[in-house]
Amino acid sequence: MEITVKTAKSLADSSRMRIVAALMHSRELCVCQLTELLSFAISTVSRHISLLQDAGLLKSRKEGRWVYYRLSEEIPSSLKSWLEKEVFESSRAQSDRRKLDKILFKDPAELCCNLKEKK
Amino acid sequence: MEITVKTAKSLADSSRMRIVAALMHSRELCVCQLTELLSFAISTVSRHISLLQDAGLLKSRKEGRWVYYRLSEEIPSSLKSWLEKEVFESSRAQSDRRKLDKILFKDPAELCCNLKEKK
DNA sequence: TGTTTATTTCGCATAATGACGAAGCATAAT
DNA sequence: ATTATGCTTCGTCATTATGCGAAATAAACA
Repeated sequence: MEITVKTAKSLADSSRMRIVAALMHSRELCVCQLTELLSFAISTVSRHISLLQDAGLLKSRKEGRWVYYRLSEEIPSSLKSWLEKEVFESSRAQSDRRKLDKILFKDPAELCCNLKEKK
Repeated sequence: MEITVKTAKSLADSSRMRIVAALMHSRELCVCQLTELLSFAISTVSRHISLLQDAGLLKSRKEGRWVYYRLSEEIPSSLKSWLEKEVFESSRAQSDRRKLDKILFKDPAELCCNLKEKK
């Protein structure tokens, strides 16, 4: 039951729910892409990601200097169904998906470079 | 999505998860029965219950001076499946179920009276 | 080798949450 | 009518969570 609570805790935040929703739409994303989507500090997004990973919802793959995150294959199917249904019906998730498509259109390298210059 | 986060938030606490688990086992329970199960102050338990109700997970029925709570019939089936599976596999929930059976064996009126005398 | 780049970790400020007892409310019993 | 009971609401305090920038890592590149 404590694991279940931990899972719920990891989903009990807008930003983290948006990350999960984004990964349902895009399979694999790096930290800078998710940062661009959420418009928070990179450190904040990274923190959210590790929380989700710690709860077992995310897995990572390192490629060069990028770390790509995806939903874990071990998420219980019932939980996944619930999240898919909820996210599908959400207008917030819908606009995030549009934003994501634009982000994915850009070169990830350029995207990450731009992040620092913006500040 | 915000509703989904609210649901997750309502489940992101041990006591509240235990309340949900208890109501999966016992259908209907009053505040004093849940208080006996959780061993927290009545006000604390009441607060947890209203949070769950506010998130749409619980419904109530007033009978005399008792208020009975049950799981809402409108909980998405996928969410319910997930919770049922998780709770079923939990040893904490298992021992709670045993404790609940003892609580249900007692007269609820007596139980509630006893609560105050204990302190 | 030294530098740039993507990400993580740390320390701090502020906000949200959880627990409690006291006070308030509504219903039932006397 | 008054009291007792089950529950809720309120104010307070301690703990936890969230956000940030700065410093630390780790891997590519010059």
